[in-house]
Amino acid sequence: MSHYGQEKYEESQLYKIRHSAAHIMAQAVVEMFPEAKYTIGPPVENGFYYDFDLPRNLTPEDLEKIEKRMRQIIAGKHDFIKKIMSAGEARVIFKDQPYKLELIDGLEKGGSDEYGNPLREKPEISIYQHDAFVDLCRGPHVDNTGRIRPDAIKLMNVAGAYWRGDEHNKMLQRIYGTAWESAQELKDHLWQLEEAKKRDHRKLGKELEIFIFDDEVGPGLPLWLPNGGVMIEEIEKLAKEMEEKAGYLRVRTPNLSKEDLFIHSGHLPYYAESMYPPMELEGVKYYVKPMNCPMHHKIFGSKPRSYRDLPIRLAEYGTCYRYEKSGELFGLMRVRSLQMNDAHMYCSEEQFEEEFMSVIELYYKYFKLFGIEKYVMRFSLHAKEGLGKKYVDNERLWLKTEDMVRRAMTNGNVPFVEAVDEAAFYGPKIDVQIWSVIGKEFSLATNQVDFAQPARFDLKFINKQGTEEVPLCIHRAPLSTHERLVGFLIEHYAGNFPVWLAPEQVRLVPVTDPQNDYAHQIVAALRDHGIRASADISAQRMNAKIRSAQLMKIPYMLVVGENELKAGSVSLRARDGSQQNNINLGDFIARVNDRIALRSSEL
RNA sequence: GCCCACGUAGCUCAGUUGGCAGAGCACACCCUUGGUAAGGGUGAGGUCAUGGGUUCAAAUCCCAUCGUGGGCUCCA
Repeated sequence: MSHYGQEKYEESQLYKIRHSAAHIMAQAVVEMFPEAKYTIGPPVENGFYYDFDLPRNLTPEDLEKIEKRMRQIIAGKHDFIKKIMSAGEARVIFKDQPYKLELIDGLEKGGSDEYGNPLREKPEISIYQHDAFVDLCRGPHVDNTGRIRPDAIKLMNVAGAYWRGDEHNKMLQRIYGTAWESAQELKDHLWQLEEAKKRDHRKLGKELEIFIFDDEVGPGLPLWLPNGGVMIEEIEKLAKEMEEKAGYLRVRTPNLSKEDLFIHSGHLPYYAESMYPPMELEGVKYYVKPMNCPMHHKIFGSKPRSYRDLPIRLAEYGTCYRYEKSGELFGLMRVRSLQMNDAHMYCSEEQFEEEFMSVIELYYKYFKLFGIEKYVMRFSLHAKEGLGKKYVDNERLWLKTEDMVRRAMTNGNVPFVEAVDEAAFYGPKIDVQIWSVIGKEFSLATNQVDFAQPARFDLKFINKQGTEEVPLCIHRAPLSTHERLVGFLIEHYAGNFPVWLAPEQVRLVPVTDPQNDYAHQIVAALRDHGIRASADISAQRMNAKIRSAQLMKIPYMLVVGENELKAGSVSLRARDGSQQNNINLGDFIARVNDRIALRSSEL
C-alpha cells in the first residue's frame, strides 16, 4: 500500500467505494453462476478483487458482461444495510456457501477476521446486504450503490489464487477490478498503467539491447548483451569505490562447493527445494552456490582474529544460482542466475550498531545518487510459532538481535515498519522497498543480522579480555543483484540513463560521407578520454541517424558536417533535443567527463 | 509448483468458416550527399515454439512438452 500518513486507507471513502464495488461484482457473478461459491473480496491498492469458486473458467467476455451488470446494479441505488447477528444466524444465511461457513467458524472462535487475518479480540459477526445480495462482511461500505461512479470502475483481469493464500488449498478464480472516485481518476490510473508498460524493463531491455533470454540457455538465465555488460561494469565500479572507502575487503569464492558446506551452514534443510540439484562425482555431492555467506564465513575463520581486526567486511560480487519455481520468474526481477552486491560484516556486539548504521548510510548515498525519493525500511521479525521450523530455535538471540536493530534504527532516526514473520531463518533483517519515479514499488536492498551461522561455523575472535567470543554477522546487499538493479534502473530512468551509466555515451553523426573520417577521428579522441562513443557511417540520411540515436536514448549526438570539419568543431544535440552548434571538442570532452566523474544526472 | 492467457521473419504484428505464409521496421545491394526524430528502389530472410494426433488438406482443430505473460505461493 502506498498510503502512509494522512487519512488511513481503511477509513477513506475510496476504500468504501472499492469494498462496495467488490460486493456489487460478487452479486453480478453469482447471478451469472447461481452455483458459484463466493469467498472474500477486499479492497487493495488501486482497486479490489473477489475470489470465486466457479463451475467453469471465466473468459474476457464474461468480464464485460459482469461489468455491464455492475453498472445496472449501481444505477439501482440500492442501500447497503448492515446487520449484526450470531454465528448461528449467519450459518443459516450462508448454509450453501462452504467458504463463508469456514469464515464464520473463524470469527466465532475469534482467531481470525473474515479475511483469515489473526485478530486479538473476538469480532462481532455482521452481514451487509444490498439489492438481493448478502455478504458476510465487517464493512464499511458506501450508503448505497449509487455512490459509486459507473464510469470510474473497470474490471481488469482474472487470475488464479489459492483459498486463504495457501498453496495446498483449492485454486480459486480471482477477478481484479479497479475503482475510483471519479472517471478522471480512473483515466489517470489507466494512463499510468500504459506509461508503466512503456518503461517495462523487459520491453526496454530488448529495445536498448541490454539483455536477452534464450530458450535454449534456460528460463531465468539472462544473457547480458554488450550494452548490459557496460552497465554492470559501471555499477560494479560504483560499488567497489563505495566499499573501498568504507573499508571493505574484496574476496572471490568458487561457484560450487561440497554438500557439506551447506549442511554446515544450515541452508540445505531450509532451501534444498530452491537449490539446483547436486552433481555427484566420486561419491561426493557438489552444489552450485545459492548464496555466498558460507564461503565468506570460511574466509573469516581461516585464521585467528583479534578484536583489533574487527569489524572485518568481506565483499564479493558473487554469482549465485537459485532454482526459483517456474511461475516465480519475472524478467530480470526474479531470475535463476544472479550476481549479488554481497558483503558480510563480522563485528562484536559493541560494534553492531555502528556497523548496521553504516549500511543504512550507504543506502542513503545510493538513494541520492539514483534520485530515489520514496522508500520504506521493512524490519522483518521472527514469529514465535516458527521457531525451530522457519527460524533458528533460539528465542533469546532473536529477541536480543531484534532489539539491537530496533535500537540502531531508532537512534539513527531511520523510519521503518515492522513485519512479523518475515525474517531470514538466521536472524532479523531490513528489506528496503523503494518506488521508482512513476511510483512502481521494487524490493531491492537488504541487510540481515545473522547470529546463527557464525556459531555454526565456530567463528570467533579474541576479545580484550583475552577470551574467545562469537562475532555477529551482517549480510548486506545495498545494490541488490545486478539483475534486479538493472531492471529497476531501466524502469526508473525509462532507459534515459545518466551519462556515466549510459552504454553508449556519444554518437557521431556525419552529415554526409566525406565527414566519416572526421567522425572517426573524434570517436578516437573521445575514447582516449574514456568516453564510450561510436560513429554512425550507415548509408542513411542524417535525420535517420539522429532518429536511431534518439531511439537508443544515447545522451549526446555530435553532428559533424562540412562546417564542423572546416572549423575543427562539433555540433551537439543532446538526448533532450537541445542543441549547441560549433562547439569546441575539448570543451565538450570536459563537460562529459565532469558529468561522468560526478555521476551526475544532468546532460 | 498451481490457475488462466499467449507463442507466426532479428523486432513489432496481420493471417477470414482448415485450402500455396504476409506487412512495416531492421539487414544486404543500388540510386540519392541530404543540416538536427524515418529519402527512394531492389533483394534476401520462416521446421508458423517443439513433438504427436484428427483431416484429402493444419499457422488455424485436439493432446502433450517447452517458453513467456497476468496472478497465487515463494524469495537465503
